[in-house]
Amino acid sequence: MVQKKKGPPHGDPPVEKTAAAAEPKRRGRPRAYEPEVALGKALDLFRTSGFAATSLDDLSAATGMNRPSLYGAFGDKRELYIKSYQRYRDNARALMGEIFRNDWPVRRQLEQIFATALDIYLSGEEGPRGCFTVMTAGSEAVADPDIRAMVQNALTELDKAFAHCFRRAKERGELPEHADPAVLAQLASATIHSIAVRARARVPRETLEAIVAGAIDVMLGGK
Amino acid sequence: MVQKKKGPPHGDPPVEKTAAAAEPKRRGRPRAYEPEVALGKALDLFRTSGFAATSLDDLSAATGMNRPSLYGAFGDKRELYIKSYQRYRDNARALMGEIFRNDWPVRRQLEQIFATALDIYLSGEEGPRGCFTVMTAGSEAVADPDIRAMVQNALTELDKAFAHCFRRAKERGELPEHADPAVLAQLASATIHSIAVRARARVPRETLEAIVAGAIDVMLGGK
DNA sequence: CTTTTTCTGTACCATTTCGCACTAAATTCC
DNA sequence: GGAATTTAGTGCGAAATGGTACAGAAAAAG
Repeated sequence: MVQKKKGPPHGDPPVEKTAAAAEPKRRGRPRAYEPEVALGKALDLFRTSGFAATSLDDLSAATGMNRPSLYGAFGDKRELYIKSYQRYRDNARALMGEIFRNDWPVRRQLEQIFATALDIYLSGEEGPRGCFTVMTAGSEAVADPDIRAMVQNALTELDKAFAHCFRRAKERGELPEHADPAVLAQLASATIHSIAVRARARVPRETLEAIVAGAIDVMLGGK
Repeated sequence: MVQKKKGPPHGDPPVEKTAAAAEPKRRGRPRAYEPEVALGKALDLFRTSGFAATSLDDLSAATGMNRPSLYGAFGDKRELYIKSYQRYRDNARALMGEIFRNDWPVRRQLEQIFATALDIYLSGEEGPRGCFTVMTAGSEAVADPDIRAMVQNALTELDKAFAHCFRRAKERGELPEHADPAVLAQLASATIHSIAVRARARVPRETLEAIVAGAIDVMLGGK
């Protein structure tokens, strides 16, 4: 009856949530793992194999934590999956957001965004892993409302970022008169989705870059 | 030692592979199921839940066949998955191919193609299921070379069909001079991929139709 | 040193999963 | 009718899976 009624701990009793903050003195036995690192490993597994095909044993092996520790730190498998996905999104948002906030000409901005996307999708030691949102989260989205909400959020967030980008470009006269920023944004998103899918099928990077280049040309008003 | 060394039967001892062909007299106990129907049920399950999350028990329940019969008819789980995917592709190819072969103006042809795609992606009693290629097969593509090959094939097949479509349109003068059929084809494919992903996230049909309409406008040369 | 707190790690449980013997049934061929 | 053939259905078994109880180790607090 020592540690009975505690339920799945919600994971942030620590004071700081930023990366390498000075721990303000933990009380009991120190952790043998770093939560941030472990979550990264879990994310890697989920990205390559999806939710159902990733077992707790796999996760345990990859993170170096045994199952009870895993459970204690992140909750059950589904919670761990969701936290992994959140982490993925936070990372992607950080990378993309920085570029979107820059004050560059559209063309360059688009090129950078797509290049970053390719970096994300093509990474992985055992072959490219595509996009978490498009691949594995999309699969779970049908059955799980929470995950579905996150996926919807990810999709619209990207749409909005692109739309903002195109709107500003139009104000600057970088786009033709008849260009509709919202429509162009959805095309840009579609291009993202498409290269995510193709990357997973091991389409080589050069091919994906060619697709991106063509899409940019069309979006910025024909050749 | 009655039926020992037979291995997973490859599934087409019957003579005809077309739908309702007159069976030319089976020899032993008649089947209690129709393979075509059963495969359809299996496809439904795989589409909604993916490979790993669909158990043989689920498949057994849905098809009405017990596991040994399933195994005898289609081989193991992976073979059944692959056969399901083949069937999905055959079906999609039949639906799309008919439209692509028509001799219509591009705009109408594109509208019909995308409408058909939406029908496929949005079908399903318990919510839309998206595209087999994009969703579940894409997930397996990383680990399984055979499935990956099928996915690659599906992707390039769609690209080619769209490219052919745009090439013919250009010859007819339905496209601007500077239009590049190959690039437009990849944009059209990207739009397909995008609505497949969004459909799975339960984006409503009207929104998807709006995306399609916008994409068509851009592809056919601005407004 | 003792208590308290927090984490580790073994071991276990109930369930599910895939696959396959094996027997019983249904049909054709002789 | 009997042999041959093909399927159905029960049921087993070995392995994997998600989850948890529990004892013990490592640290701070008193």
